[in-house]
Order: sequence, then C-alpha cells, then structure tokens
Amino acid sequence: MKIATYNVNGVNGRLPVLLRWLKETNPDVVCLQELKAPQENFPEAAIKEAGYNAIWHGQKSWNGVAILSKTEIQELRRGLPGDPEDLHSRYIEAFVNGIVVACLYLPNGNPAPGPKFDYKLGWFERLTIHAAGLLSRNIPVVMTGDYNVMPTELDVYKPERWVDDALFRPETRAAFKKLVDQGWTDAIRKLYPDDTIYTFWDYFRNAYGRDAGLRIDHFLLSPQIEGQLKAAGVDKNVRGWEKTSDHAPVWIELDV
DNA sequence: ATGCCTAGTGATACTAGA
Repeated sequence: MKIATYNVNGVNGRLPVLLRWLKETNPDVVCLQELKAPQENFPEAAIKEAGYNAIWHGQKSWNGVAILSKTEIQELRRGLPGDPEDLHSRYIEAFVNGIVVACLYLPNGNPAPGPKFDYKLGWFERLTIHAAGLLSRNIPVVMTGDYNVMPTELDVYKPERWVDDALFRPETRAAFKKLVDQGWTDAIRKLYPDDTIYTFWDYFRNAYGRDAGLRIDHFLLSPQIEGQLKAAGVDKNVRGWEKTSDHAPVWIELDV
C-alpha cells in the first residue's frame, strides 16, 4: 500500500497537477495540506472521478487538510484537541485500510520570535500530547504532513542561513525531536539516513533549479507499522511541472 | 537586511507562505 503526503498550496489552483500526479503514481491513500479553499469549494467531483473518496476540513483563504483514499474512509477527528480557540484547519484523522492516518499542517511560525512562533510551539505541544495518546493504543498509525521543521542540518541546503528561522530554530528542532522520541520512526530517514533529500523548494531565486531545498514534509510511523516499511521517496519531478506547488509529493510503501 | 515568487481576496495592495 502506498501512502502519500502533498502540500498542494491551493487545491483548486493545482487541480490539474494533482490529478496528473494521482494518475501517474496511483497512491492508495493521500494526505493533502494547504487546500486554501472553504469547505464548500473542495473539488470533490474531480477527486471522485479520479477514483478517490475524500474527507476534508476547509477554511477560507488559508490552511485546509484532506485525506483521500481508494477505499472507505472512517473519520476519527478533525481539528487538534487542546485549544478551543484555535480555529485553523490543520488536522484531520481517519481510519483507512486498517491504519490510523493523521494528516497535519503544522504552523509556519515566522516571524520568530513573536506570537506566530508561540502559536507554532503551542500547536507542537498539543500535537505531542495527542500523538502520545495515539501511541498508547498500540495500533498502526501513520502521522504525516507538512511539519514545517527541518529536523537536522542534513535537511537544509544552507543550514547557517536558517538558524533564526521558525522552521529551524533550536526550539522547533527540539520540539520535533521530543515528538519523535516518543517512539515514532521518521520513514525517510530510516531508509536513507545519510542522503540529501528535500521536499520543498522556494519559488524564489530558481531554488528548484539550484536544488536549494528543505525537507519539511515527513512520515512518522508508530512501532506497530514501521516494520512494514518497504520503500519511500519524493516525487521531485512534480516540482518541475507548470503551475506546481512549492512542495513535492512524498510517499511511503507499506507491506500490509 | 530585503526582495525575489505565488495564491487568495476582491478589485489594491495587502496577508501569508517558508
């Protein structure tokens, strides 16, 4: 079974790219982030036509997450618990193919320091609490999406330029490490511990052409599923298509 | 240090992204 995550940066603006990528790579389950569409503007018919069921949590202008699957989707929750005043659509969770799939869009956090960075770290803490609850159930969980964190220097083209950025500050990296250290496996790093692998390239300065990228989209696997990890990768070529997202799709293959 | 690019909103220059 192939599960993918893709920050589409506007699900309607990227619909031709999304549909082409679905057709070419044929994933079983897909987590989408940054829909940038209100609930009623999700392109449900086109997604259905492509062969996928979908659940989504939209929001006007910003954010928005979705889970697509060729099989039945049983929604478990939308919205991250722990703060009733947080109205951003950044988390959706479902039971699919016998696995709990959590799809998340962690806040960017810039400029840092500041209220946006505080929101990021608070969101991270709430995610970590919720993730501990998922682990305590001893079931297969795939927690994936745009974490907006480069976990190590290997994940940034020029680490020295990013040390004060919300995506790479020590507090952010420490929060990611604390989460992973609960017992999660970073799927890409398990299979490729030393390789330079990016999932995002800025629209500025020909970043894709120069391969000046970041690895910020991640798959975290619970102990009950990490043994089934067979392959993982980034569909880097998609970043080179016309009218494409600044992120590339990331995927894992599970032997289930 | 800043803009570079791109999308959304809504009709203009903003915000937001990372």
